[in-house]
Amino acid sequence: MHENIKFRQLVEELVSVIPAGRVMTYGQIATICGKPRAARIVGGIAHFGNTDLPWQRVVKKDGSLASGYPGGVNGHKRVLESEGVTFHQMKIVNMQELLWRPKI
DNA sequence: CGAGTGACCGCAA
DNA sequence: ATTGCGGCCACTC
Repeated sequence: MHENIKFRQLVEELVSVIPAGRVMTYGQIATICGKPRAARIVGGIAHFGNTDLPWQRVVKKDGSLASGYPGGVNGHKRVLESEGVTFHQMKIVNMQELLWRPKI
């Protein structure tokens, strides 16, 4: 059977289960949802999709933040810090530890 | 329906 | 370490 589920829905479901204080990358999400090269699309969904989801927990692969989050990178950074995420300059410290790996 | 777009990513200097 | 550029492809209108 082929996946009739839309990429967008998979992405949104995945984002919804990221625990507070943990993060996932756009590319990681795209890969898990079956489209390894659709990282930019995940960003597009972040912009146009369900705003009730914890999009603040989705970051770039290098641990920096994308521009586009309401409030800009500074607002984005503050929200993550309120969840316990620490930064060094504009990048997340301990990306490896904070990276959330969902069971597939 | 088709073209334009972008909350990315990898790689070269 | 930072900057720039090209490719990627589902989404919007």
